[in-house]
Amino acid sequence: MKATSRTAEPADGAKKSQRRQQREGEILAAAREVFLDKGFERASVSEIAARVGVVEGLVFRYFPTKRDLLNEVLHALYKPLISDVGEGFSRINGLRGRLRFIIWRHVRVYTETPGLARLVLHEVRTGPEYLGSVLHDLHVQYTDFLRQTLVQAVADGELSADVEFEMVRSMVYGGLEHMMWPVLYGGRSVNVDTLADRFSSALLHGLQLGAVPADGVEARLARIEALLAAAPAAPAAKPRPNKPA
Amino acid sequence: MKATSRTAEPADGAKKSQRRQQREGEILAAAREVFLDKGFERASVSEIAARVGVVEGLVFRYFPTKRDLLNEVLHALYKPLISDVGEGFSRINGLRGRLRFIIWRHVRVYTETPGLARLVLHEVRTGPEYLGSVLHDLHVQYTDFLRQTLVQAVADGELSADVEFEMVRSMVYGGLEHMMWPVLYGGRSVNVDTLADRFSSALLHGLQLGAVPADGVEARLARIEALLAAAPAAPAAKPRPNKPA
Amino acid sequence: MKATSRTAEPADGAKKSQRRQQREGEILAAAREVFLDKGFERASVSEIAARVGVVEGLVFRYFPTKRDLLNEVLHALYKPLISDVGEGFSRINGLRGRLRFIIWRHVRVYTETPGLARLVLHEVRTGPEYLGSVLHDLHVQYTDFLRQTLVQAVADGELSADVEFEMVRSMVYGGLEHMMWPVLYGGRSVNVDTLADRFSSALLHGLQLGAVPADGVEARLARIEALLAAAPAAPAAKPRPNKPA
Amino acid sequence: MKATSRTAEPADGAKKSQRRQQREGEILAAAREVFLDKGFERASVSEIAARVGVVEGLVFRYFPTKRDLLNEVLHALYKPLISDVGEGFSRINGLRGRLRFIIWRHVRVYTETPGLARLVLHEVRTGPEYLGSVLHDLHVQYTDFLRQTLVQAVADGELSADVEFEMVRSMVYGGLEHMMWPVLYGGRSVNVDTLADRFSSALLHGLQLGAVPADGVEARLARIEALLAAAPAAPAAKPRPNKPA
DNA sequence: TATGAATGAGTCTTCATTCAT
DNA sequence: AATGAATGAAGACTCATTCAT
Repeated sequence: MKATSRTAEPADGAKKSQRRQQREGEILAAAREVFLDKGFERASVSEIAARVGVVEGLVFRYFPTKRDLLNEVLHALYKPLISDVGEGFSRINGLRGRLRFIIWRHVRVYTETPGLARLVLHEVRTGPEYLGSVLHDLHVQYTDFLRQTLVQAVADGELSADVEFEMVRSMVYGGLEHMMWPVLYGGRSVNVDTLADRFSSALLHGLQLGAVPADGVEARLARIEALLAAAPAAPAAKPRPNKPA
Repeated sequence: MKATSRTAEPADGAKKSQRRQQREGEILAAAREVFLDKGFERASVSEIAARVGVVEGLVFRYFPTKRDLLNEVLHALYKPLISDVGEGFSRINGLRGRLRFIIWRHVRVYTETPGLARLVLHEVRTGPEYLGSVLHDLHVQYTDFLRQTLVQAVADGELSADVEFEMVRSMVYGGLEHMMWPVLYGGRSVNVDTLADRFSSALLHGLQLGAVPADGVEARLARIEALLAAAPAAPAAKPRPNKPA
Repeated sequence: MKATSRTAEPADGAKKSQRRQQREGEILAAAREVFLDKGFERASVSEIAARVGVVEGLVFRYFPTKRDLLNEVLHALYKPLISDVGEGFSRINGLRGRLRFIIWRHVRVYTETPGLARLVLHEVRTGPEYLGSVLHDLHVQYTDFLRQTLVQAVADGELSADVEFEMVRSMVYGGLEHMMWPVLYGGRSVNVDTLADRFSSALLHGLQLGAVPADGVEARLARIEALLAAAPAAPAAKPRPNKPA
Repeated sequence: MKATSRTAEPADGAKKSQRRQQREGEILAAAREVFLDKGFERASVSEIAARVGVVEGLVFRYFPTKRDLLNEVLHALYKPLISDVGEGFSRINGLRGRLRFIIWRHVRVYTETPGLARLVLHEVRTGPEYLGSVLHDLHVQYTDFLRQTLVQAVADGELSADVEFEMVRSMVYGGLEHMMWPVLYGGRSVNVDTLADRFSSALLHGLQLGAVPADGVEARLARIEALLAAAPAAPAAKPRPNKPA
């Protein structure tokens, strides 16, 4: 373990004078505003600097590149988001609850920081350098909770093993993204809870959730048919258990 | 060739001189290439003009603004697409077939003209002026076939009446968009048919296709149970073995 | 063949409107001044533009790059120089005369356009891209007259065949450069004719000019020794042929 | 000489504190590396400071200006070079040997510290303030050994009195500089010894080395002729015709 | 209808140097 | 003696758009 003393300043942050740290924060804050407002390309370093009240060049003393600045901004936005989702993930159990939570939390991103969504969706993931970048890593971390949710649901028998994770992920994040377009670009607003309910419900039904996976059914059928074939007559059959919606 | 009139000369002020129309077409064609290749911001009017072989200024005589030029380009791209989907829609009947076709055709857009997808998804729909614009109208037309498909399926009893169109639309277009990301920006390629199959199948199961999940299975069960009900006596059936996780 | 008419303007120059050509000339002239005055790095495009009285961007419409502009400037300076030396070279015959002329002409470059010398010597030949560039070609053309001079002198028997061209070239151009340093950077002036005389004379003596090349001496020795070995008494030795100079 | 005492410690306010001197050395060393690597303009103070491990501002406490720093660096490079050449000069006697040594040592500068050559030739001597500067003095000291060599050779009768020092100096240093271009900027390499041999030899023949071109040949001739003169029947040998200067 | 020269505000980035602490 | 934050001017290059001809 590398941490020698816990009480002292962390090895990394110790170097940054208070002043520097403050400026860094100011620049980061200004950059966040501008980036979220205008996107990457249309944002200009000069505007960011002006917002902080410093000269343009100083920004480059803190962040060597406009792109680096963007990365830091996104990093700072992603981190609490990830830990937030992670916290909810470990608090909640069960496929239904977790799915609903992930969706609900994601929708909140759109409503609370629509700029972040715009930025990530349309300027960051666009570059050819995105795959393999730090941001990509963060995004993977963010979406990984969905994967874990599915995996565990399969393990718990809540879900059939042949569920295709990639497709579900696309349906969740792509579908939500699409649903949030009017929010992002049309100034529309949504009811987060309602939307999360409807969306997760719709999704679950698509996941063949329930006690009736295809192979189980076939097995039952086979058994029953075999039984029937053997037995001359059958008494009252219980009503077939419908899946709970 | 410099010759101004080929057959008739529409005087001067009439509609569009033949010459003008031709030029317009040339510029549009060049603009399409450049826009699809580089996107909106990184495309430059000078390159478009150079491709046509005219000077920059002339482009602005035909299209008052770079953005206007883009709009025309997209218009010209959308139109055949829409009529193509429309044609398939009227040729095919039934929820399953139509859905599969719409998805399949949409995936083909991504694989055949990825530039169009990039452009529409990340540079056009981004502007605040998008909603209510001509482009938006076109997009609505394009996706309306999905709505019609669902409506008719409901009318035909193929689909429960409480299906939420917006949600399905988002899952289709948003989900596909998300799935195609690696194609657009990662250089990956996909098998169009396989993807269309898997996606539409996954979607259908999520649509609560009546009460009949795996086709025919429930029907078989019902039949069997009816059979059993008719039969005199049946021995104890072991509780169904739950699926192996 | 692409040339349709010969009487019309030359294919290349025809495209440039009179106005454009004039501007190009103005920019080139301003650039020459600034480059010769400050060198490449310390020259700024904005100053060149200001001298012409246009905006900075316009310069880039004429010359895509600062470096391109420099190249054109040097090209324009080199061309008359080369043809001038070429003219003298074909007018003058004989090693001594040609050498003297080449040196004399070169010294005049330093005295008449010292900026050119500075530029070429210290900013152009410096870049790693110089070798193989157009400028390098021009420079090779320029110095090639010296090579031709030596080659022909060897052919004419004026010069021993083992003269090392590269070394002579370095001594001429490098030596002159060094001698002209006080002119370039110290504001000193020189008498072109005197210097050319002294330098070429010094150089000639270093070229083992004359009728007494080493092998001639060896030949004499050999002859004499053979004579001595053979004859007890030696008759009259023919007078050795003196060199023509 | 500025260093007065080494042993004593001049308290605090006196000369330079030990600490200060050490720092100065560190900065100089770092500056040398950077300057030799990148040249003057492209070197940045921040890089130098970073190499030392101090902040930029501190460099300016020791050297008021980037240019001053360069001067000190060159000073430190020249001094050992000069004493090295001086040592060789006093060890070796005779025109031929000394010339060869000076040339050989100079070529080694190009091959061993090409950065120094680039720096001096193309960034230092370029400025208008060069002549009369400290660096110029150093350079004069460096090249003065060549002058002394010639002077003494004249005094010793090895060389005709009308040799022009400036011209020889230019031919040596300018010629070598020119020959070393491919080494400095083309990545070529040379054999130091061979080049020194060839160059000094070529130079000597240009220096009218008395009447004795190829060594020993004339001596052999003289001996033979004397022999012949002693022989029984030998006709009158004309005195050998000296080469016309 | 077309030319094409010209604009002017903009882009990110670099760096020697200063100064309060 | 040293820090390190801040400056300010400059750097090359881009581009949508205008306008006189």
